[in-house]
Amino acid sequence: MLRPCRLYGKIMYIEKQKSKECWTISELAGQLDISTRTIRFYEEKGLISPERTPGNQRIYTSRNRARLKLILRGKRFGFSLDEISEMIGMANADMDEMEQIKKSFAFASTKLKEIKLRRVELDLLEQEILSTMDKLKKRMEKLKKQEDSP
Amino acid sequence: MLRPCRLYGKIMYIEKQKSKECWTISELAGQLDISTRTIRFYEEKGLISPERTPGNQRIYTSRNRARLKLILRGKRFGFSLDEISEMIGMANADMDEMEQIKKSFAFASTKLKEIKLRRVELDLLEQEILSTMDKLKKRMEKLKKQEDSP
DNA sequence: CTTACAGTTTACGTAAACGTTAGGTATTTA
DNA sequence: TAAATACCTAACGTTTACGTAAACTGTAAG
Repeated sequence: MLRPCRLYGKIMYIEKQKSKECWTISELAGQLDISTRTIRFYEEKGLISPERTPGNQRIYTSRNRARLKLILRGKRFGFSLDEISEMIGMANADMDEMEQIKKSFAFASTKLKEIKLRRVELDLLEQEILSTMDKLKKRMEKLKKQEDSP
Repeated sequence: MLRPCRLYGKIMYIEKQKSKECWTISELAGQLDISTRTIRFYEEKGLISPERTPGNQRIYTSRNRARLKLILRGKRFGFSLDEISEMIGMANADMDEMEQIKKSFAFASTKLKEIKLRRVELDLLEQEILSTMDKLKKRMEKLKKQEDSP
């Protein structure tokens, strides 16, 4: 049931399947270009829960890493950590499972609608930037002409 | 050169072209579903600069409104107000115009690249949510079966 | 004209999302 | 085994993006 995973030169034992690779907190932080404090903070908020070594240090599996990536993705779209927490289905404990699932389901489908709107907005934003660039270009050409033949 | 625009029952005079319609701060806040404080805050940061009535009250034209919408759109994609300020080309004063334009142009094109990445990420996020919904659905069906024939 | 409501500035308050520092423990390396 | 890192918790600090309250002014309605 347990498989080895090298860490700090020793062999650690964690759950099967997750055992291909694991990382320390600073390794992961380096990979994802965030601070270790950020990762610990997400753990405080209940967004991730990595295993620990016998010496109490955090070990992150590829599953943990995937979840972190998902969180960062959410953030890049302006979702708050609380929202992301709900999206992952972390929230609403103390409910019977059926109710919990229904609520998560409803939440997910409103988020899907939001995502469709975001697509449209992303297009608008792109057009906005393109038109700004166009104006800049024209202004630049005008300035160059003035320079060449004053 | 000046055209009338009704506001507070009186006729105000503001620049041509912008004169189709104008709103007070609370009207605009209502339309965009944000607080008046938020609008004033964006003005403090230099993101918008509405005209004033002779009595010093702010009047917003459709151009102002469009800019506000753009700001809110940027926010929804997780851009900070400072970034948005740059995107609008509000920043980098105290530079000669040519340099200013070049900088804005460069900034805009990096943002365009970012937008392309965002599209991919948006798709990933959608897939993630869809797969979560799928899991929820399956779990729900399993629970229902147990309920029907225990 | 006055009453009531909206708008103005100024300034302090606050929640979210971390940064930073202190004091202590684990792990790695010389 | 000692010294140098890396990690841990706990707590306070900081920045961003506003909220809120005070004290005053402009505008609309009776």
